[in-house]
Amino acid sequence: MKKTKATGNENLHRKVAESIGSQILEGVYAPGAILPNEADWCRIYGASRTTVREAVKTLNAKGLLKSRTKIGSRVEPREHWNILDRDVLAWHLASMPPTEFFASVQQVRKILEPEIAALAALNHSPSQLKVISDALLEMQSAKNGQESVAPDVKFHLALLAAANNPLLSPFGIMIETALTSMFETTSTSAGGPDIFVPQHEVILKAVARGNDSAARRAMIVLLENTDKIIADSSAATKSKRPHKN
Amino acid sequence: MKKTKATGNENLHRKVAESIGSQILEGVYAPGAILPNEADWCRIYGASRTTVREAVKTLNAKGLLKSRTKIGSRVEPREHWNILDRDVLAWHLASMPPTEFFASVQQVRKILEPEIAALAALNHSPSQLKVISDALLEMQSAKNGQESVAPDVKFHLALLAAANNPLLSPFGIMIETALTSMFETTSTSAGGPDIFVPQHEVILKAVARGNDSAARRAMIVLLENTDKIIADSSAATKSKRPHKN
DNA sequence: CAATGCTGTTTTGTATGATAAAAGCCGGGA
DNA sequence: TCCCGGCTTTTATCATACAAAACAGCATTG
Repeated sequence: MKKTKATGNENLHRKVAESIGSQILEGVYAPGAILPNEADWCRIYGASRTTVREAVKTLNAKGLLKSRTKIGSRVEPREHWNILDRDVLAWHLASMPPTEFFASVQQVRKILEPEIAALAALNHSPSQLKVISDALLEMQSAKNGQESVAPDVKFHLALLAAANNPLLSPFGIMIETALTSMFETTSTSAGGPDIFVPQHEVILKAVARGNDSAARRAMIVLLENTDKIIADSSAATKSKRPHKN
Repeated sequence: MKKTKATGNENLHRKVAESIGSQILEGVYAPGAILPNEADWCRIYGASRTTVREAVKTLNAKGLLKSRTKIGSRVEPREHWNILDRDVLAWHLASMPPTEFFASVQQVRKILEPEIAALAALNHSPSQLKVISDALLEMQSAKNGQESVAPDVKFHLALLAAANNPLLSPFGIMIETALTSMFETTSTSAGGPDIFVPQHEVILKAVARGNDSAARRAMIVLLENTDKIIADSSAATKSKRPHKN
């Protein structure tokens, strides 16, 4: 029973960073605003200055803040935020209505993923292709929506990896976050495995035979279907899921 | 009190982070490898543990590392790296032949920027449009290539802002880094202002009148021209610019 | 012999307190 | 009025100490 840690399994400086970061994403501290100084944060969280400073350094590294001597830490303009960072994206998602978030994500996905599928068709290595088809197999053998989320994410990430452009990889986090969280809010909605598993199959086949335009087209179909699911679910849960603040 | 470091105008922990980060991007420490521990870094850089730890936290925040008690700090797989972070991107650029970097960038730009131009045509606000046209004016009045880089960057960033999708903003850093560094390696090449200024004008006009498909097409033309400039310059400087390591 | 549990060691995590340096603020003097 | 130097606030850096996690290896026991 030595596991009596009240605070949980995460580092303290991580939690402080998460708390401050969330507040910034929520708009408690707007861009340009000066944050409380280190001593204040120490009092607020009951943590040492060392810990607070590491948290602040973390937020600096993610582009949310800029600390300067005598001035303090100032919130950077939004364009500087590393929004595709895993943590920042999570805070962002938590700070806005999911439907709005999904709209932004889908807009980006519809731009990128068809081209990613096309690139994957042209550039994939055999082992990368195998990861994609493995993901599809797992998706097919999933018994319910819950189980199919992980393979679904894996499929899209594998496709991204097969595109072989390192500059695109940050989008993996976006896809992962979006698909996972999308499922949580649309789990009971229509358009289940019967529809989207075959659509993934079409993509895989096109990629496998190196047909980029077919891969692109198949991905567009899948994304339009996703749009529809989101629209249905958003209509269904309307005014039933107020934004928790 | 050998406190007389003060080696420059930048923070010490920043420099340490930069040094370690560069080494990771160069492959000195491959994904999965365990880094020297904090005490070692202290000796290497002659810095205190506090400073080293802040640097390591920074790299953690950028997704390059993951630190765990007793294990040490392990380099994360490339997919986790925050490659669109300003610093990481700079280290990445410094660690590879520029032509290879430009190829990756152009591939992404050709996917995204036409759609960004289209979105900008549909979603821009009056003030956002003004920033774009201001950038164009500055570009027109630039006397040489050197002077035209900043307005060029500004033009593309303003377009990105006018697209009004926060999830796309990380690409601003990529565009900025690419255009700036591209100029440095292609400054004397052909296809100067006489060609690309009018091409930017066409984009602006299409955006201004909300014609998304025209904006998209104009951007495609511009990017193809950029491709050509890169190809010329890369042929010209072939084997004259070995990769500095 | 094998499984289990304890103890030691290594490495990061956190706390404390002290000093340094940057940069805005403000008062004094020419 | 303007400029200069000290005052003050805030981050930056240092040094030291102890806590906690997790692996390694030994001992203990069935």
